[in-house]
Amino acid sequence: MTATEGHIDAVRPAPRVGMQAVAQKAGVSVATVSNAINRPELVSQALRRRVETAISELGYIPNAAARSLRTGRTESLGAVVFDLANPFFAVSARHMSNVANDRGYALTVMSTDQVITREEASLDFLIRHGVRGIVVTTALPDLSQLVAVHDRGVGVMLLAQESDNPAIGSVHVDDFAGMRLLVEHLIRSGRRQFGFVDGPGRAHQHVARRAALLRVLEEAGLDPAAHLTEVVASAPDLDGGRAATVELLARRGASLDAIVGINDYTAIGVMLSLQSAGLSVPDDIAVTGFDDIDIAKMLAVPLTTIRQPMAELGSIAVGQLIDACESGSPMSQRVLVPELVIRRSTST
Amino acid sequence: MTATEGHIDAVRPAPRVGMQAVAQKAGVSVATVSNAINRPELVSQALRRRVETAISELGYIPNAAARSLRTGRTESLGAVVFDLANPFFAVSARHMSNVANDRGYALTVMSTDQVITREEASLDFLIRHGVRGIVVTTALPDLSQLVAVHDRGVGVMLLAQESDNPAIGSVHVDDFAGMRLLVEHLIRSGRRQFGFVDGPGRAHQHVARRAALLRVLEEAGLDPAAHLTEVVASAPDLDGGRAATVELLARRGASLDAIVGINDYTAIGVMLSLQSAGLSVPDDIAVTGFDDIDIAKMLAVPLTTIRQPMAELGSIAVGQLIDACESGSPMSQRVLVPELVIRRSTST
DNA sequence: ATGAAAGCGCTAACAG
DNA sequence: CTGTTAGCGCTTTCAT
Repeated sequence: MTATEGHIDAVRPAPRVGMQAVAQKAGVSVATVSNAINRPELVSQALRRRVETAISELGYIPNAAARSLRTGRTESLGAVVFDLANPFFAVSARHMSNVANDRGYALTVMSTDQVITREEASLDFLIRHGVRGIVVTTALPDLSQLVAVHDRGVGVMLLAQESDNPAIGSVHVDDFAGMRLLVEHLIRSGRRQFGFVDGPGRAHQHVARRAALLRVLEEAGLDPAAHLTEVVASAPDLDGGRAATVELLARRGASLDAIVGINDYTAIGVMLSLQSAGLSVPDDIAVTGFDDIDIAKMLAVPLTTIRQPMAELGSIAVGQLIDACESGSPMSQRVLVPELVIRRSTST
Repeated sequence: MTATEGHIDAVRPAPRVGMQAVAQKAGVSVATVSNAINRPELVSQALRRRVETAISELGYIPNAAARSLRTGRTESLGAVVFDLANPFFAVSARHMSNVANDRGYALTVMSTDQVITREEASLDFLIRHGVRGIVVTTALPDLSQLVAVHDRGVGVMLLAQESDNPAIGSVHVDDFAGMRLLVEHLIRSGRRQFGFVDGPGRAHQHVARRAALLRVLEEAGLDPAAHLTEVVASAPDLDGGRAATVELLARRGASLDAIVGINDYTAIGVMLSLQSAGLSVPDDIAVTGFDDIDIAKMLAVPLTTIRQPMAELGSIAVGQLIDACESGSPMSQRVLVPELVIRRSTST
């Protein structure tokens, strides 16, 4: 073994087979190989076969970087979400990547935990990597930075959030309407003292849900000042919900008869905390979530929530993004109708 | 508006700011700009500042494709897993992407549902996209195809599976030992009639878990022919577990006193199915899972399982992969010790 | 310490 | 139909 060989097991650049090699082997020019691959209709049957044979014999795989450099486009997309570990995003991402891959695109998913600087860094990272478009659930207060991304020629599609800018596409369920259904249901069930566990930051869907909560309380003649206690979770997840509930109980104790979670994941944390505190759901306190993640129905106390079609949201987001990028047409805005799912966590 | 303008909202290639433009603005050559970015120590303080200023004023973002083409390397990785919607993989992926991104790499995650052809297509796709390395949980019967990937100069690291080939790295929990803990616990609790919901295919971790189950039964003098009923789930997830349980009950009815799920996700499906059938867990039937996904502890009946440190597995996998790819050293094999987590689903 | 210049592998005119 | 050729934007010797 010579000094330059190293371990056979090590990862070492392999002798690359380029288009040149294929051309040589097939006895044609590189241009013909390129055409055979990308515009087969321009190449005669015979040569096309020769080229295909050479390609498979050599195990040739085109170099995406070279192609991108030349064409100025890539076949890759990015997704920037709050937290891939949250089932809502996990399921969405699962479908986003399926659609992307089916259409020949790679998808890079990044989690921000709603930290603005991380979101900015993620967008930057993706642009640097040359993505054609990005699906994002943003924590940014407004869309100006995303518009700037769009202006760089990178498509932007909001996931689970509304867009107020025609340059930015979106697909989401009507959060306001969804929360309205939830709160009306609670009030109808006789609940009067509300706790609300909000998500951190100013994420659009969180803002919309909170607004709906306030609105419905007012419409019902329940002054928020007297009937609503709000807490902001450190993160819209299990631990965030758990900690927020501790605070809620410390502030209002058993006077609460309903806790509205910003989403299911958080609401599950709320229920765990309630359970630890010896409170019963729904007898002492009703709990609601938002999303209808698959475990919502399998909890000790199944959770009342608003269903969001995660698979569909993901598929539509990426589908629209690719369509718009490829056709050069504007992004579409798509609003889905929320569906109330009543389970035991709010029964009377 | 001229014909070529189109909608202002459409996604259209923007005028790219290249290194050329930066060089011009800073009054230096492109070589200096490149050096200022990649090898700042070679550039004088003064010029470096000028370049940095020009970069931020122009909003310059380097073109990764050009860099890759030139250097022959990319900063991207792939991950091929069974199902990103499964919390085990979702959490692992969350940490894989975090580590990858922190080190400057993009990570493309693909789900195969354990379908061999889709796994092959995924590997091919990733290689075509020029990934430097791939983290994979494979459904392939042996590692030969993965070794072929390694031989192309692409690093391969197994996630949650053992590698028997030095060219392929791995990080996983000892599945055999884990299942041994679980089954010994069940037997100790007095369970004698076992149902087993296996995953489809020949995934290494599934094979190892099943082998351990058989082994422990034999060691306990419980002939599998008489004490074990096996069913293969269509997929190792909720629905797979649910359907498999229906079959199990149809075959053995109430004679079973324990059902071993191939993983938590599947076991939760098992419990749902049992509940629908009016059977009580753990009174009538004990249920176990594998993974300790976060919801295992919050179920109506908390689930006894083996803890797999998903965050750690993901972080280690990508960390090792990048280390090996960058240093050219061989991949490492890392085995983690399983930990039994006893909860109510198996109490006596 | 800085710049000039040669490509990396591929695609897209264009010429034949 | 097929081949020749000119770069895409960047890194990296090699001179200066």
